[in-house]
Amino acid sequence: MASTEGSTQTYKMTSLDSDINQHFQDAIDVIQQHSNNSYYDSDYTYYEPLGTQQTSLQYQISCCLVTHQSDVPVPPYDWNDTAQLSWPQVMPDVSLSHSVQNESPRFCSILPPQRNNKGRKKLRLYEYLHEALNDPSMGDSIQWTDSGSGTFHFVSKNKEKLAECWGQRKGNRKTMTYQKMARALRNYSRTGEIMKVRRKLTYQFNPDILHRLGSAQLSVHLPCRPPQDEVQQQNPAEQNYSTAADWHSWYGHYQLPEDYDLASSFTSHTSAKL
DNA sequence: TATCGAGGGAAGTGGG
DNA sequence: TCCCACTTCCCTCGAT
Repeated sequence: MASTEGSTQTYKMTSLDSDINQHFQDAIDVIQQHSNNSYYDSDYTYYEPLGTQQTSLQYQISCCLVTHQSDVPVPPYDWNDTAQLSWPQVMPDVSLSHSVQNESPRFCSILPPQRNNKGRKKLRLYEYLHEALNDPSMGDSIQWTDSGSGTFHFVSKNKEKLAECWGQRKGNRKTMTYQKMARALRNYSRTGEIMKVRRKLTYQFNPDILHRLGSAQLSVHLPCRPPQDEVQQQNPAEQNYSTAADWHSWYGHYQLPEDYDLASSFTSHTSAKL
């Protein structure tokens, strides 16, 4: 995000209108993220055993407690059971000893891995990114550019931290970097799950994927009975994920050269798969 | 010239 | 054993 990349960085006033809009959107994002944080800090009340610790600490630890470790045996998960189980019961207690967790525990997701309809439980990268995008505490590393169209961007300053957390989440041998994570994202271009937008650090979810992830997230949140604030903070477009029409309309904002008709290629690709 | 981000080939890894 | 979904390494290219 441009506004966090240091005041020394300057932008030419001759840039495209879309760039101006982008910077303006970035500023709004930051404001929204900060306002969201206040809610999240105060509402993670299911960690009462932490007792007298600071609220912010409670939140940081809470993120780690619910972080899934793929090497920890987890019984088949039924989201319907969450009405009876607290989060600490649902998720295994894991060590906080890892260096990345110590350094930036808030980068660990609050969502457990989800199974797709094939029964696999491995977390996909795009699922993780969607989690991160909807986690206010990660707003300084990844943000929605336009949540309705599924466009998001990495924050240049903190993109490596997000990548590190992804690598830790996967239990990789080596430290994940943005470069390596971006390589995986580029592979999504072949499958159409995520496409690169011709903007720095910006990508876009396939509308179908976005819809599926949105639905999955709703099912995750429902047992937790999110307060009305959380529902209201959602952009209406986020609750009614875009279709191909919106996909086109979003790309209409970009004055892309004819050799980059992503909207057409993407929608034709997805329709061909369906 | 250096740095950064992007794009992609190719081989390797680990889980299902 | 095979496939999938990355992961890792490396190289090139364009923009700044």
